[in-house]
Amino acid sequence: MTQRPSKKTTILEVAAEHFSRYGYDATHLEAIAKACDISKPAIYYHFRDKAALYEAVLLERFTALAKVIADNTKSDDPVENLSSYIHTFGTFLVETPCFSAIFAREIADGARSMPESCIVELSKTLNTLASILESGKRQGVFDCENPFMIQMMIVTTLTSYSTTRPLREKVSSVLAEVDRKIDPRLEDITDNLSQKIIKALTC
Amino acid sequence: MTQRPSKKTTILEVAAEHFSRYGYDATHLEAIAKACDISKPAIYYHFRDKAALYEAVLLERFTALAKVIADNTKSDDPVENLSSYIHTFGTFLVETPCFSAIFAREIADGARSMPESCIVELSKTLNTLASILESGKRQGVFDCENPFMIQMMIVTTLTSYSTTRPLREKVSSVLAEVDRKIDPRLEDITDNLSQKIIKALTC
DNA sequence: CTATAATTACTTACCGATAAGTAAGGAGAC
DNA sequence: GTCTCCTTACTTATCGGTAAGTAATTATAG
Repeated sequence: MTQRPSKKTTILEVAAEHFSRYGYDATHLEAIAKACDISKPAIYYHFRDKAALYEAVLLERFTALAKVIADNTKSDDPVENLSSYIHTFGTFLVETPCFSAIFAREIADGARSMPESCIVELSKTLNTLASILESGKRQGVFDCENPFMIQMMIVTTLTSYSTTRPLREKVSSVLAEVDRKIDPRLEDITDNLSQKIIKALTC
Repeated sequence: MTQRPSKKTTILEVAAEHFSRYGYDATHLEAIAKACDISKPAIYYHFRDKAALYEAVLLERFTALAKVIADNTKSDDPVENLSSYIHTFGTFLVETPCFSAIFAREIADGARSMPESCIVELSKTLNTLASILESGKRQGVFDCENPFMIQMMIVTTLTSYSTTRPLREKVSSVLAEVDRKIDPRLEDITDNLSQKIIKALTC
């Protein structure tokens, strides 16, 4: 028997959709409440304020991300680990659709208002990547790289590809010349990106 | 004799700073007015409303970007053109500091509220890149690529690197292990990215 | 076993701050 | 005088947050 999700879980899920779609400021608690079929103060029963709700949504996802990344990069081969890092991230985005836009918005914002707890989780994933690059360098397969830059290449290419679906449609309707070929899925872009980055990094 | 900029120009410049730093919703016209040392309705004299001011800021920059990109990719060599495309974009970001965050925020938003006029300018730059890749394919130096994906790799890596300065500081203070090497300048990242993308694309 | 107390999980009704936008008028250039 | 470019003073809507109350469940005392 499948248990019905608790109200708190529902709020978190719906809030993620709204923060993803509209951003922090344009997300209205009243709208979340309506979508959950509860009253606005019911949200305040479960969460101290809007910022706390946002932090809960964020932390849940960053924690899960750090975990799957750590779990899937345990090989001894740096190239395999790097490939797995990228694929794991791509898969996470596919399975956690709201995360792309939330993350992309945070990056655009310089993560100025990102809670410390999330910074810690994010640092873990960066640390994982830095270790992979470092071991690759020791084994002579990679040159010395700036982990943050590589992280940005991976993370922003995939999150942005995920958020720009509406943009791609608009652009391709403007560009009649450019053939409107079928829009690749994020999974395919992930695989493509993985190959490109490995080609670019291996010496 | 250097002419003092008009009030309208000042508003546009200050507005760009605010939209860049705070995003559309958290940008307050009262704050812009104060920074310009004028009253809020003075803004309404020059611009119909907040959305029109934002559109003016956006269009100014997207138009300038499309122009410099077009002007600097006129070689016959696709590799040279691609390198120049990336370097021109990087230089534009350095010289137009507010643009990175504004662009990154729009991408995170899926450019849902981006005015048609800006979509057109943005499409031009994408078209330029598509032509470069196409001519490279014809000349047998590039494989068949998805222009939008390559565009995302270039644009988001550089804009995000530019916006994430505060994040990089926070992260490196969390990660005591990872050596806190000097933070590369955007110019260096641009050059690095150009080399990587060319290596990844040339067959 | 039941009466009562306490806790959980909400509701309705409201407040106050804020920020977009407007009405009306004034100073100075030509 | 009138046009441009602005000011002060205001209206209005929205939205985060709160106060106060309530139904349903659970724990506890006698």
